[in-house]
Amino acid sequence: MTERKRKNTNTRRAVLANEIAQAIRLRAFRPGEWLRQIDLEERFQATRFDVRSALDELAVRKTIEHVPNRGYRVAEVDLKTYEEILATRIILERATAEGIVAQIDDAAIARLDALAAQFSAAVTTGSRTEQSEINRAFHQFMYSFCGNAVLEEMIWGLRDRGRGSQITVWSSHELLQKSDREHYEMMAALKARDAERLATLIATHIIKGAPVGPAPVEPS
Amino acid sequence: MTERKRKNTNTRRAVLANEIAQAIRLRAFRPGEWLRQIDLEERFQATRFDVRSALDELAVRKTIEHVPNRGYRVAEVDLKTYEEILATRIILERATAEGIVAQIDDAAIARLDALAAQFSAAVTTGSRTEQSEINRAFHQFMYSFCGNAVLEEMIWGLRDRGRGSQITVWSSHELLQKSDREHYEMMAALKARDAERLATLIATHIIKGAPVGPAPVEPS
DNA sequence: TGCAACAAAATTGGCGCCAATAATTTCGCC
DNA sequence: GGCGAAATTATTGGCGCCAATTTTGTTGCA
Repeated sequence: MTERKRKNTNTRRAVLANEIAQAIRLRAFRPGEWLRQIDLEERFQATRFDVRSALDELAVRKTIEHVPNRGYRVAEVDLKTYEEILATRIILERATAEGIVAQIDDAAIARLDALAAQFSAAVTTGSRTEQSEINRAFHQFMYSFCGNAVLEEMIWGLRDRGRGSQITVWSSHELLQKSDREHYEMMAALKARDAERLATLIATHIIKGAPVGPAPVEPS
Repeated sequence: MTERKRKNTNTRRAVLANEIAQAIRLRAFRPGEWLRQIDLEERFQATRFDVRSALDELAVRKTIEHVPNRGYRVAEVDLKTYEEILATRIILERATAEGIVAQIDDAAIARLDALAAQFSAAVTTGSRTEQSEINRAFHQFMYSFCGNAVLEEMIWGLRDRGRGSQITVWSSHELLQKSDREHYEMMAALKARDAERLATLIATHIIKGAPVGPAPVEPS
């Protein structure tokens, strides 16, 4: 090809933003905690300017909150918003089922089985963050077959936002085990090419560790 | 109250970002067009720094695209992405139906009737941008009763992104009239408290002016 | 001892300068 | 006259400084 379209979205800023976002995901910074620019400079070996840009980006993404003259802090999600996020996640993640069932191949199913097994192992062995990351990998890989990149973006944006809530996911070991079991149920639905069932499982899976009632808006 | 929680997200930057976003919506800048910082400084009477910040914010929101050392330009949405945006919009906007029907009151219905009438008038009289803004107002007001602010945010983010496509909405006068009629059908469903029908109408309404086939992922 | 006012230290944030890069024009050569 | 290279111009973008603001610490007074 004579000309290649440049899709260069990555400056140092975007990279740093993702690093900070990951740190927040891994609970290195807890909801409500202030992110001091000087600390971030050292921690990530970046200039002050880059730190500020990255923080701005995360503020736009609603991962963190910006308070003028006070700084940036990890967003605290109130209960109402948390329920809305969950409700919206259910709407979106349910909608991936059809595409996934239609497009997934055997190799991918095998890989998903492996990830499910990895999660099972982490349930007893691993740390909370390990469990979380493996769980994320499972869903990320599964959703990547839905055939709609925009939909995926949206889902992961919402999932990140939900981290800011006080609600503890997998608040008990039983709920963790329940999540584990549900992964296998999803695999069964997937192998049976049952999109309807997969959608239902995804919906119940999302409400897993959250001890709150159903959400104001639900899919048809 | 002793302490008021500050939710001050608005610096000049955010304001400017919205102004630029609106200008893009109104087609003052067309998809693919470069946004030169110097021009924006003058046009909006802002400092160079604020312009850059605002552009960065819009880039994160995917309203515009950033190419290092070249600048910022209005995002061009390719056909595949456009279809994905449409598909995702259908998923999300359909999901508002239930909440709207449950929560809307007579006063709001009257106001919506008025907006629908305004649109009818604009179909023959108004300019393309007027039609577009009234249409936006109609849907924005309707969706505001869905009871899920997160869901709303998501919808309007997607709608803005869709502007970057080459696809002309309301490519013919007939399609414009069709949209007009559909507004009244929605009102009828709303008055009959028929959420299911409203959802269906919303879905078909979205695929209005787009001469492309259905999307890869559809709601159940 | 508790509280309020004041002072000192720490932190954020606006902004302008200039180097780096790309676009455009000019000039020289074939 | 056409083509390519070098010079000129235009535009972007990194970064550090310092003022504005907030927080912390201290002192004095009831």
